[in-house]
Amino acid sequence: MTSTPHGARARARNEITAAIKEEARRRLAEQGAAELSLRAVARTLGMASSAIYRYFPSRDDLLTALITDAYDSLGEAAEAALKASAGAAPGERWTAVCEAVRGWALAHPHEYALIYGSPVPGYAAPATTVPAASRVGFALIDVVRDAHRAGELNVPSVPADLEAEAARMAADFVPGLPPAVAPACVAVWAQLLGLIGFEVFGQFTRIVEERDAFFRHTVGGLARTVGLRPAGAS
Amino acid sequence: MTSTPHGARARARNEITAAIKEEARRRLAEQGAAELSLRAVARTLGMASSAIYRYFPSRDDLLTALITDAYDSLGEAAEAALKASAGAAPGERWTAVCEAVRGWALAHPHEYALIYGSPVPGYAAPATTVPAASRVGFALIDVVRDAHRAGELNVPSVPADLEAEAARMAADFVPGLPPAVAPACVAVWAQLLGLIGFEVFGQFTRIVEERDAFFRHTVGGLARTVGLRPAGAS
DNA sequence: ACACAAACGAGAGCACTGCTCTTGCAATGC
DNA sequence: GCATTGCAAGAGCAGTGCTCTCGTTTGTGT
Repeated sequence: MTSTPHGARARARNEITAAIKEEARRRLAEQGAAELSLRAVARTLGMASSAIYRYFPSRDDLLTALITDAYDSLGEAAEAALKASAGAAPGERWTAVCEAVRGWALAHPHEYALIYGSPVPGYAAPATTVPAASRVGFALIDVVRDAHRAGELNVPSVPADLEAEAARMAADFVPGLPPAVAPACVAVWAQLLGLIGFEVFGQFTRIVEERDAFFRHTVGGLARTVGLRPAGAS
Repeated sequence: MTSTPHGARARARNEITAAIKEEARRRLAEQGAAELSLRAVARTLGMASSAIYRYFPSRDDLLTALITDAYDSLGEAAEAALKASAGAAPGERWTAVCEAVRGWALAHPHEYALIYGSPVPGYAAPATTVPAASRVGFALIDVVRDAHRAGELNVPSVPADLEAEAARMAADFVPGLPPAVAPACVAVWAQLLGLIGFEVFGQFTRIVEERDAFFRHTVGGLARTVGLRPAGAS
């Protein structure tokens, strides 16, 4: 399969597929998903628009590929912050990961809109995007698990009507942690992305000015919600 | 009809404008903003597509009108819950307003996507939408102010690098409340809408099953963040 | 009462989109 | 060598937002 005559075609195909994705990503980053036109990327690639359909059966499939890439790129940023902060106090790691996610979102607003904004077409989140999408959440959970191992986790309480749900959540995503933290993790995950989304989408215009300090402070509150001692707390 | 010479045209114009908005809103609710086509609404209204431009100078202007309406509709839902819960404990009112917002979002997912999802076109949030957009936030703040008047507000602390910002925020949106609660209010506002957005946009699929109980519990945590005693807390 | 101006509706048309189908060419497999 | 397959290009369809023009209707100032 390496130097077989069959491989030449395959390699060319991979290269062209990558070139299409790259150009599409460039346009996405500049103008947003709504303005992404198959014909335009075909034009700048010097190929007929119909040729693109050999590589992506439809525009939505191209978008799905970009979605997966965006999830992965964001997940990598979060995991990088996780690694870079290894050994630090859980509270510090928490804000490090959160700020990495925020930094990525501010640097790639259109990609962020693609994955956490409104589902663009008839909205479809194919199952293939799930693993890439969960990386951010797992990075956050890693911090919590870290704190739990160190005995520094303040396990929250959970109402009776959520106990079963918490147990299921814990079994699915948070193995090795007390079930009671699972709902808090999920809630904080959604709240963090909501907070970042508001900033990226301009909802904070004329409302929040000191964005950095505001984010740091708010993220500290989120840490407390999952049972962590926030960074810099006495 | 000839009673008011000047009013005949104006009234017809208002009626047609309303009919266009109504039909557009219907299509928006069914298919989403991306699929909203000017020509299609013109067709079902029995008029030429070019005639629509006498009433809305562009598709984006129609969308802007729908955005304002959606903000108002959501704001009304929140304010209705506020009124209906008058006299109840602040914690109860808090979850009442939050659940009203969530209920509206789940009932009008496309409208919700329009106002809190990714900015669709080249994204424009004209200043005219601001008052409508702030109604939800003010409904939440009203609950906090209510608690403060009753002396039941647990004023949070604010780090030194946010004190000036908190004072500015308080002067702008939260008059009569201690400045320290302002950042918490803004943060919780963003977090609440983020939480709802995750549910509406399907991010909770296969993750949260008991949505009602989960939301109730999470919203209780948000209440605590702004200094309220959550509903049903001892 | 009449003329003038403004508002209006309809149609044609432009540039653009996603997507399909057919045709011709080149590389691959027997 | 020959048949099969993968690929690229072009034409074409249906649809979009938007503009322009051309009559017609409606309201108003004199």
